[in-house]
Amino acid sequence: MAQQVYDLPCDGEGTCMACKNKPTAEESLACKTCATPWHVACLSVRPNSLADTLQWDCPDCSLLSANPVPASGAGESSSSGGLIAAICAIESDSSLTEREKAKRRQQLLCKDAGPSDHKEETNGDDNLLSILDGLNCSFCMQLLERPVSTPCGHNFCLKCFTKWIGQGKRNCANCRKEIPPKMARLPLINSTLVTVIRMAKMAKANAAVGTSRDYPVIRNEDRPDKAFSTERSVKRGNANAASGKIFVTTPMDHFGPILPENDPMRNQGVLVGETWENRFECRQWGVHNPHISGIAGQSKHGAQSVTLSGGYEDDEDHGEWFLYTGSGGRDLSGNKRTNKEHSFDQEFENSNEALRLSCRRGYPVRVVRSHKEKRSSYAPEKSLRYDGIYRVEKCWRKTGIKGFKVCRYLFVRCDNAPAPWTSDVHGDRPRPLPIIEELNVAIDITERKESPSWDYDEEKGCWMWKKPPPCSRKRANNRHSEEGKRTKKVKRQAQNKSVKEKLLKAECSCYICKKVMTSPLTTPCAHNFCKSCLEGAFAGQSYVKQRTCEGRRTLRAQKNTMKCPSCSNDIAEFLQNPQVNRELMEVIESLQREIAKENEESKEEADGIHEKAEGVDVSNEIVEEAKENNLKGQIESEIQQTEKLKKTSGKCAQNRGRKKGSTSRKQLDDGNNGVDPSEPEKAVGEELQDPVAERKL
DNA sequence: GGGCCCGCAGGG
DNA sequence: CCCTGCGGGCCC
Repeated sequence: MAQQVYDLPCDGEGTCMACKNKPTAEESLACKTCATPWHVACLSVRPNSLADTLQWDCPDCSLLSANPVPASGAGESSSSGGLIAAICAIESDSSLTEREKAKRRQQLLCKDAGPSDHKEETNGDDNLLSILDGLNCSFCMQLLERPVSTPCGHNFCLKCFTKWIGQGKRNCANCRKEIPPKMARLPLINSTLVTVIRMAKMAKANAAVGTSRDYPVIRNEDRPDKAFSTERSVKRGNANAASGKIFVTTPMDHFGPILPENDPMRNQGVLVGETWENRFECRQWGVHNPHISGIAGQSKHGAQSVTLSGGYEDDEDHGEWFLYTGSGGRDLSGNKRTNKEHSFDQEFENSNEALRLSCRRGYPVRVVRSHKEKRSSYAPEKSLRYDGIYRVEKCWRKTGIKGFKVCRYLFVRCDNAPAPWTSDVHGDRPRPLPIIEELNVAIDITERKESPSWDYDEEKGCWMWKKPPPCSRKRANNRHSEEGKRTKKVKRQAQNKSVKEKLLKAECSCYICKKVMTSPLTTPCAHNFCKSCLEGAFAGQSYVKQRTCEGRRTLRAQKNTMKCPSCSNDIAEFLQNPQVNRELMEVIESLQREIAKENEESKEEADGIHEKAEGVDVSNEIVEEAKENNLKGQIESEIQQTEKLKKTSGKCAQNRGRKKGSTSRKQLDDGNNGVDPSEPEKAVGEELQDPVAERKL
């Protein structure tokens, strides 16, 4: 975050925490504000004069009062002028991205208010931001990282705390209260605190985003012309990109050629032989929508297009006709999106069923060939190429090369324009179907019974719709359309809210009363309870009923014990003088306020949408949507991270929704219960190389 | 060139 | 909300 190196003071014994030496009285300097001794030699900025020495504010205290921009001592007008100048400086810094600029602006504004100043409630997030500032570790002055909480209610980074203990200290660095030996031996991460810090961070990032216009932009017209990396994408470029603008006006489930009337940009439609660099571009011209999947379609509606990319070795390309293989049947565990290996049978379901429906109805199917298809003479040398309209004449299942059943489709070309590889000047004429040998061993053969929707008109001498094309189930240009997104927006809002609420409820609830904690106590075993609940649970009782093991519902009476209701650790000593974890309390409270505020806002917004006429006040909405979408991404990734931390087995499959032990055919087939033995444990291991932390989480 | 990774977008 | 997917970048 900050490049600034933080200085370290002397500890309770007078030893410099930076150099580990014990400075003499002359070598140390006391802060005029907090009276903490500091080793002069280890200070990054030392006082210049004796006068300075007497009026010296330690780095911690001066950090709070003196901010480099704007000049703090200046009058109000010049202060705001300085602020404007500082913002201008940030704006004009070309080395910064929009997001970084937003971050800087946010930092600037937060700092400007200062901790002791009364903050105006101009922005509800201010409160949250200052709370986050209050969650700094007393040692390193940074936001708590892997926080551990002392029974006296103070929080430190695990690293700093361990360092402190390693120096032989056995008292709290904040209040000098004794640290229980058990905690000194094995400090446990306060996972509730981890969660609230994350949530507060999310809100903070959200606030920063609100000041800038950055991706992901929701509406189609706001998307860039090329695929773009979103902020949450770690990899730049097109590896994990989001789609660029859709240039055509056809709905996503449009059948048949892309006509000039659907091409407002060029007014020519998509012509046979047009090429694109990648799948995103192909998608942007409405030819083949999904950016990975080979088949575009819906099982109840039909398939609109396919791509031949050599992904399935059973494919067989003869140009004017080809045999296509359905999707699925492959093991995608271990976070894969594709896989050459077949490991179970394909069925006529989902997109395979969609393609079968297109076969039955005789719908026109757009075909794209990719340079990735190496075994076909008809594939382009590079890029992707639109090869025109085909019809699926038959489909069936057969045993594929790898021994598993695959869905098969006979595609025959039926386009009015000549194929890119032919010297013909005219398009296709109806032709007899090729003889397919494998049909002799095929099962589940489907042939079209009804007359095809797309057929050759002898009179007109061209291919055309003989029956009206299927009604689109999507609106025209629903991909990223404003209309579609508006409803989605409301939905998303509700989702975000419930995610936050759920998180707070799930992570910050008292084990005893099941409600979000008020005045939380953190036990030495790092569990959190309402003060009243925990004290009440043991008040005047000679024995206590409690769950013996988390996850089991058995209640067992245990005599004369004061054990943590969550983990059964002895907390008798802790209960003698339990201290509220104030920092935790404050964050929880501000998060609750935040959620309440959002509830109110979304209520207003929902009312507003009802009343609002089309297209009014869109500008504000763009920002709102960008903001929300961003938050959603953050929440998702945060939740994923939380999940990762919680389940050490979460791995990267989390994102894929593949969980250990969930049954699927592929897993049964390869007999290793779906666990890829080569799958690295990395994500969690790196994050928490500390065995202690890992144990806890 | 193969393996690995993972955000996106859509279907259901 | 979960699941799927004939991508694309990067590393070896």
